[in-house]
Amino acid sequence: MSEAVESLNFIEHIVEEDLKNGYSTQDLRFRFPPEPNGYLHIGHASSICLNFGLGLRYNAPVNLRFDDTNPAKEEQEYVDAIKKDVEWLGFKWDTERYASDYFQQLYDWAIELIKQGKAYVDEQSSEVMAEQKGTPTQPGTNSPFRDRSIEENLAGFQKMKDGEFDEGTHVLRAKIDMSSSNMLMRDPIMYRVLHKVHHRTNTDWCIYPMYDWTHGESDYIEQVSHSFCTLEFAMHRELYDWFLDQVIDVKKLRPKQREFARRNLSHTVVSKRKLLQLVEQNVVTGWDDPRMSTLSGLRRRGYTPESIRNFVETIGIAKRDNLIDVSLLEFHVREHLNKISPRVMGVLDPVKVVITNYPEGEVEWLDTENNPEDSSAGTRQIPFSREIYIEKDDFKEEANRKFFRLKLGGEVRLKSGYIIKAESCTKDTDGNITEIQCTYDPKSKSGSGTEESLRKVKGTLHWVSVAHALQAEVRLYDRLFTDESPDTHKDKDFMEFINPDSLKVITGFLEPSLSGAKPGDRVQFQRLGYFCVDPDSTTEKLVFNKTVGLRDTWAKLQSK
RNA sequence: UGGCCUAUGGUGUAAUUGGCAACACAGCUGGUUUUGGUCCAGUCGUUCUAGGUUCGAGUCCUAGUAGGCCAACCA
Repeated sequence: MSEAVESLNFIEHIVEEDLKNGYSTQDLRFRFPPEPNGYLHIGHASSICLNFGLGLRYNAPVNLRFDDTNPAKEEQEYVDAIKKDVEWLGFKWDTERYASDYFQQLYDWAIELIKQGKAYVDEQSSEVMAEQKGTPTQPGTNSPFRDRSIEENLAGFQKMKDGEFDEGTHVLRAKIDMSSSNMLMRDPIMYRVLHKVHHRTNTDWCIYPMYDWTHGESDYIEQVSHSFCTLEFAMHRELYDWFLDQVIDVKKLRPKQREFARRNLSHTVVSKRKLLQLVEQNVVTGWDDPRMSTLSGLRRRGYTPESIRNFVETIGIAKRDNLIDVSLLEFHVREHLNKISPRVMGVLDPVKVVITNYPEGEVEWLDTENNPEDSSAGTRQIPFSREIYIEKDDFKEEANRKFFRLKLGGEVRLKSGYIIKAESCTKDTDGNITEIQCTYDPKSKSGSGTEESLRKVKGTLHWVSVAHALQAEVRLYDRLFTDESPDTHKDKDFMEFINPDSLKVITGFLEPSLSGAKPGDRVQFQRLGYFCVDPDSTTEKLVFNKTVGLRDTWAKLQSK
C-alpha cells in the first residue's frame, strides 16, 4: 500500500503546527459542545466528525459537553436525542460533561473578578444598557454603576445569587472597554437572574452564566487544547481570551478557540431555530420527520452513518461561505446503499398485465439474486403467475426506439422471469389504460440456459405477481424547500419557500419476501430507488420511506 | 460611516507552505449490463481585479471590488 499524500484541512494544519511547536499529543483534547435546545442536524455532523475525527487521528480524548447555561430553552429530551445521534454516527466520547457542572467554579471565579475590580453589578434595564452600548461605528458610554465599590458589588452579586432580585433587574458585567471596536468587549454580561428550573441543577441557582463567560472557562477546566466553533463566534475570541486571562494558571494548558465556516446544504435549512419552527408550526411531523435535515430525520429517511461520514469527509472544512448541493449527500447515500441493500421488486404505480398464454392458476417460483454487488448475498425465490403488475410508466402503446420498455408489438424481459410481448391493451372511458394483454415465450425463462433465454431484448422491467403482492404504505419525499437557499433572501422568509409536495403517500405492491420487514430495514426497489422500513410500520401494515431514487438517466433524457 | 473574516472549474475541497493547479460531485461522449442502477473509458472546465516583491506568486505585500459576520439578560 502506497501512502497517498495526505491533504489536511486548515484545522488539522493548526493542530499539526502546534504539535511542531511544542504541544505533545498527550496535550491534545477536544470537545463537541452542543446546547441541548434542539436536535442535531447535518451541519453538526461536520463539527462532530471534525472533533471526534481529530480525537481518532491523534488518539486524544473528546468530551461531549452540553452547553446548558440557559434553562429557559434546554431540556433533557434534547440531551438524550443528542447522545443518541452522536453514538449513531459512530463516535465515542471520553466523558460526558455539562457546563452546569462548573456553575460553582464559575461563581467562585466571578467573585474573584469582582474583588479585582473587573466585574460589577449593573441595575439598569436591558434597553438602557443597549443604548449605552453604542453602535459598531460609535463608542458606548459607561454605566453609572460601573465604578461602584467592590463591597457594593460583592453584596449585590450575593443578593442576585440569593434570589432577592427579579429577573431582568440585575446583571453582573465584566468591566472591559465600552469603546472597543468589538461590541462584545463593551462590558459584556457575565450573569443574569433567571428564576427557572434547570434540567440538571434544578432550583439550586437563580443566576446563570452567559455563554462567553462559560465556554472558555469550561474548556480550561476540561483542559481542552483546541476549541473549534463556527465563524459567527470569531469576534468572541477576543472575549474568550480575555476571560481566560483572568483565571489562567500559566502552568496549565491554555485552550485556543478557532473558527470554521458552517456548512450550508441546498434546499433545506440548517439551523436549530428554523428547524424548531418547522416542528412547532407542524410543517413536518417532528424533529425526526424524514424530510428534516436533522440527523434523526436522515436516520429515519434511511441514511446510513457511513454515508453521512463520507459526505462530511468530502465537503471538508474551510472558512468561506458555501452552499453544498444536496445531490452530493444523495450521491453518498446511494454509494453506500448500493453496496449493502438487498434488491427486491415493488411496483408503486401499477397497471395490470395478463399473460394470456400462461396457464391460469399456475404459480412458478423463480430464482433471483439478492444483490448483484455482493455475491455472498445469495438468492431468493419470487412467485410468478398469469397476472402481474408493472409500472404504468413502463408501458406505452406507441413509442420510438429510445423507449426501452414495453410497447404494443414489442418485447421486454421481466426481471428474473420471461420475455413477454405486448399484444393489446384495454382502456376505461377516460382513455386510461387498465390492462395490458401480453404473451410470453415459455422457453425464455431466466437462467434456464436455453437459446431463447439468452436472447437480448433491450428492456428489463420489474414486476410483482398480483395474487402474491403485499400492499404497503410508501412515503415518497421531495425537497422540503423549493428554493436552493431558502433562508438567505433578504426580502422573503424561508417559510415562503416550503414545497407543498414534499410528501406523497401511496400504496405500493411488493414481492411477498418483504412480509417480515422490520423498522430500519433497507432495500432497493429495483429500478426505483432505496427504501427503508419506517418505525410506524407494523406486521399488519408495512410502511416504507423512500430514502433516495436511483440515478435516472432516462428521466434526464426525457426532460431534454 | 467602524471592526473582523473570506475570495481557486457549475458545486465543495486540495495544492509537499513560494516551484508544472488537483480530487470528488455535477455535466457531456462512448462501452458493459437481465436494474435506463452499478461498473469502465474518455471529455469539458479553475486561481476576483490592479499594482508590487521574486528567477518564479493560487500562496507574500498594497489598494480596490464582492460576499459574510458584529449593537440578545441566546448559544
